Amino acid sequence: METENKKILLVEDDPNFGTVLKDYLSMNDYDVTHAKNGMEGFEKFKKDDFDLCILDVMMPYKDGFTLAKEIREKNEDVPIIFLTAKAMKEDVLKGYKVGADDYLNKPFDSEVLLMKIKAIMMRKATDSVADSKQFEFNIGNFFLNSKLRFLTYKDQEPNKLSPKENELLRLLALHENDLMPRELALTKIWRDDNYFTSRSMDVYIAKLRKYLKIDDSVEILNIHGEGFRLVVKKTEEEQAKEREEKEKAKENQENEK
Amino acid sequence: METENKKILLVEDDPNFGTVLKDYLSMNDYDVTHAKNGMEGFEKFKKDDFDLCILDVMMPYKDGFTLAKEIREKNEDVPIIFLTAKAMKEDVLKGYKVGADDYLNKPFDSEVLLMKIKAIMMRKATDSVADSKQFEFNIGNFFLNSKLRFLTYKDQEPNKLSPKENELLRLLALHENDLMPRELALTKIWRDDNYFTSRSMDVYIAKLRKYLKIDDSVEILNIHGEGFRLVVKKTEEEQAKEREEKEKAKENQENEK
DNA sequence: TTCTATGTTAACATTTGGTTAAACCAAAGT
DNA sequence: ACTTTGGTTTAACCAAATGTTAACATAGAA
Repeated sequence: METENKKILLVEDDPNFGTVLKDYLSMNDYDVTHAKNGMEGFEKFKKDDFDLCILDVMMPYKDGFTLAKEIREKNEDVPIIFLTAKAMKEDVLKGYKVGADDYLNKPFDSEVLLMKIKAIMMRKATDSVADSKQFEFNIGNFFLNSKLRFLTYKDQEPNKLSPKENELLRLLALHENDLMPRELALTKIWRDDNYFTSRSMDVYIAKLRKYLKIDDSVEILNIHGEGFRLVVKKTEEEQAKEREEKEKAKENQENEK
Repeated sequence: METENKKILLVEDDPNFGTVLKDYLSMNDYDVTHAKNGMEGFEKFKKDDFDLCILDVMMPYKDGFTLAKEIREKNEDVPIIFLTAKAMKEDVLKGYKVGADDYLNKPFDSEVLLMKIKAIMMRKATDSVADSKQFEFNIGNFFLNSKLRFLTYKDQEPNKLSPKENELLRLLALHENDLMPRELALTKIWRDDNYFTSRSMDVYIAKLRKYLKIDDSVEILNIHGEGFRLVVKKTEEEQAKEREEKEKAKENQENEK
């Protein structure tokens, strides 16, 4: 019996590599739509519902990042994997702040791609809410890479996180400044909500607080009986910038009238 | 234009089934050589270059597993598909520790076989474009030539690497600064993922660390339960360059607005 | 106050990884 | 056939990482 295959949008301008990759993915039971450039990619994206987008970054006319931004405007949740040049590193990607679920350096290993796709689909499947994406977070002066499981403070040595620490902090970051319900973490991370898992979670909250202690602008607050809240106090700079943007928005609004 | 057909070695003792299968594959544009037993199979294998072997497991005199082992000794890479009895389960197969790319329970659906063949061929194809092409790596102050299997540090004498050392370091280098999942190395290099191969891999990680020890800027980190990460600390120079790029990226972003 | 939720620490069990040396094995040489 | 050699696996032992639980302290709500 045929259960619906997952649909993948592949945007890759190199026709050779593109078709090989398409065939390979098809072979592995994905429904692949291949677009040869950013424009076409966006058109096809609008016409269908995809479970995943694989975008080449280096493309003429419209590069992968720009395309991704457009896609994001239409759809907050589709996972996006970037195919990047070897040289391009995390830091550059970070600069673009597009919600990437993952990225692969070309040339890459086809099995690795499969593994990543599987991992992403899996995450989607188990995440009841659409919150999966992103494994990189800026939290005040901290930087969390939840794929490689480390937490960096300014330029200090990265701090390794255990799987549970990592998942918990990630969940908190995903809800930055907002309530992260106890129950959510318990069902997602501990997959069970009972007295003991709840106590275990408290232990991990304590551990995270210890890590975050060095930065006064970041803390985890408890909301009695509800859950926790990762609050990030803004720096003077950011507050100023925000005021500015608000001003700009107001002006725009008035001009439109 | 006719590109060479793929050559398949089919070893199957049942003459009826064997010829039917051979014909079926021939119809689908494969060049099939049919051997009626293990002995003959090995002879034919030595005389030609095959893209794929399909071996029946149950054969008199020399069973498929034994034949596979011999084939492996001659050729590390030919994909092998086993035709097994229905009863035989993965566990049994694993017991034999032959690197099988796939296996099919008899009786099977011929279309499924075709799919599997295609998938395997494709994997080989993309692997060779994507990663087998890359044989040379700069890793900090080291230089790895993974075709000739040597590792050089600065101007010192090159260090010979064993096949396993080489493959493992190559996989790590291919994922420089990123996670190289345990599972990936085990399936790719050891062709099997179990307790012992996993321990063996750890031994090789230790060996590699010993080689890399002379350079402080290079190390292999473990990500508990996930895999390893070859990190190359950047020089001052490179860090400066990167900061620059980050600035540029930020500016671009702002200009776009 | 009194009850319950949370904070914190430490003990413990379990799993995973690091290291070394010995066993094993196939290929090449004698 | 015997030995040497290089490569790999296995075993054993230890160390590190992880997660759970208990115990006790404190804070919040009623």
